Amino acid sequence: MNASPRRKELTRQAAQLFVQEGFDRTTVRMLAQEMGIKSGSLFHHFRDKQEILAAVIEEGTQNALVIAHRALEKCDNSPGARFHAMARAHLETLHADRNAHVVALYEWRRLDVEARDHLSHLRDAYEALWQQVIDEALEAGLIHGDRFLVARFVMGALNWTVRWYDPQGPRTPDELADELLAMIRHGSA
Amino acid sequence: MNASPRRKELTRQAAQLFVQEGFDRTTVRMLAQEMGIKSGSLFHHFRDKQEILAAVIEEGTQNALVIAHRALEKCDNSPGARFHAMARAHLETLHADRNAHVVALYEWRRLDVEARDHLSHLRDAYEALWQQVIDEALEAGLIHGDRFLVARFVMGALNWTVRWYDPQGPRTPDELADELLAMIRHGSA
DNA sequence: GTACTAACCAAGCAAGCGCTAGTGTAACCG
DNA sequence: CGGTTACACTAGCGCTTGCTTGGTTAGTAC
Repeated sequence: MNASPRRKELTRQAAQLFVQEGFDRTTVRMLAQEMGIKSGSLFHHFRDKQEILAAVIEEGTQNALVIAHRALEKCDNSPGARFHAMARAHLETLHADRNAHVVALYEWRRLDVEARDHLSHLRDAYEALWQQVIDEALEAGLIHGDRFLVARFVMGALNWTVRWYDPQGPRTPDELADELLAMIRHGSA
Repeated sequence: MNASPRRKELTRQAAQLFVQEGFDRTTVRMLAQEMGIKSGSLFHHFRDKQEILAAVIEEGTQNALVIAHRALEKCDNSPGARFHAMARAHLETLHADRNAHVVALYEWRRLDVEARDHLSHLRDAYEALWQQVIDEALEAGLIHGDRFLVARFVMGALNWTVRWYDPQGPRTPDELADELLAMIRHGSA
């Protein structure tokens, strides 16, 4: 709804706490303290606690969508390059916007029905982009398998990285994308 | 600790609720009602609410470990067959013991330090089994890549199935394991 | 100066929370 | 028979929760 800069900053801080504590264990008093205001003032910016969660997830998903589109525009037109660009963009977003994505993955079920309905459209758009890239790779013979299953296996492998991937570590998102593609590629298209 | 059959049944019912509502939103009163007793009586079987969570996760992980071992004993000795058996066992456990595993994946962070410490040993044992099977497949040239990354990508792809896989649907765990292996296999060992 | 608004605060309400204390009862053991 | 154990109950304590209310302050508009 509202997109004031103040609200965006508050949303970013909320994401941090949601990751640390989980949504249910994060109290409005904790949120307020992190934001440097009192708990009552919080409800001037958000209707209720759930709306903060929805704002966090919306931010993250929208960013991921934008970054993925941009990556696809910039890269080569070959199916391999496009797959690689998507995987790399996915991992980079997971790094840059980590808090929001962890929240999206772990706290999705805490959203009320309306918010979930609204946000699932965003998520569907993102997954459709992936499905398209994977279809191209399948058609070119770069990878093999059922289009539905391959898409889900790949997204699973990538999303699981939030559990173990350390962006400070020795491996860059680019290298990780290389390895993933190498693992599943059959042809050399 | 205790492993009375009564406690096991209560644990199973708790898992159901934890999946539906999430750990934090499941109150001891809800748990008691589901179990057909009053909330006070619950603390005769479990020291506190956290211990119920730990019991749920322990059950599920222990089962997974047993089933995986059994599957490896029964199958052929080829790396491909062993990989397939592990993947299939993983998916079957996820089906048979779904509640416990969903809880383990989503509510791990709600465990207190001691429980987490105890249970992570169980989980490590399970993951070590996977690492071994994957190492064999790599050595045989069946699949390619970094052993560490391949293991994590594969486990990610499999664990992600709790989000979309419907055991009532047309695909069996066996077929899914086939597809996963087909997707990543290079050689024909 | 007056009017309006965005941002915040102090105080607290009603409800719900995990958990405890003390008691009752039926089943088994010597 | 008395004693112990397993399991359940009633009642409620002390605390925290999300959220509301009514009011204050600073900045901007005309």
